[in-house]
Amino acid sequence: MVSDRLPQSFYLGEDVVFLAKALLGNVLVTEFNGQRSAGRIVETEAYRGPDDRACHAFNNRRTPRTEVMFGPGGHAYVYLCYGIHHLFNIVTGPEDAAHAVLIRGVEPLDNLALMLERRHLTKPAPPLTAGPGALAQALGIRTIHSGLPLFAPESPIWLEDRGLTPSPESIVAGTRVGVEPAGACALRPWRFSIKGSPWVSRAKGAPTP
DNA sequence: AAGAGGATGAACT
DNA sequence: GTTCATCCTCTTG
Repeated sequence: MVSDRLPQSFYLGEDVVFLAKALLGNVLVTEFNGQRSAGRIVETEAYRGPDDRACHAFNNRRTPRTEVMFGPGGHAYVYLCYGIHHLFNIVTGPEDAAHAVLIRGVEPLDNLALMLERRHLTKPAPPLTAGPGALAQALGIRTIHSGLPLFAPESPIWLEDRGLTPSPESIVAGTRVGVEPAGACALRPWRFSIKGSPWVSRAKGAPTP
């Protein structure tokens, strides 16, 4: 079966919280220099530009870095955190909405060997792809990929629906990680994961079931 | 022109 | 549980 790339229309919905849930179970694929690797999305977080203090585009603040979030949905927003980690987000919503979904955890599917090599690890355990910085490194995603259209046929990064979408009752909602200073916004249950998956991040402050 | 700090992860005690 | 690596971006002078 040939899996097609998710079309741009998938990303254009106004409700970024809904889309963060809808992204669970879809497969994130990268192919650089003919080398493909992929993982199933098991953890996401929604960031809503205009009214979310935790979002880089809060209050519709435009900077060169956040400009891509103000474009139409379906583009990559990759940001360097702590000078080390490349965090992969998917821009959602219509133009000027400034919403994005952070991918926080994936279950490795294709080309484990390449992912292990990129992470300098030897066995497929959660440290490989559980956590936003970890999965970006495993899939070879870096800040230079920010702005890529995920729906375009020639893009080296895209999403596929391989029929692995979780049932609604197996989706867990929680508070987001690392957004303490955002005050009341930190209480919003905008972090979503697939219940029981070992590939969900164990970040500080995250619920541990 | 300069400095603080960040949507983290790994290696420590 | 704590510490710290490490660099880009944004704010301030």
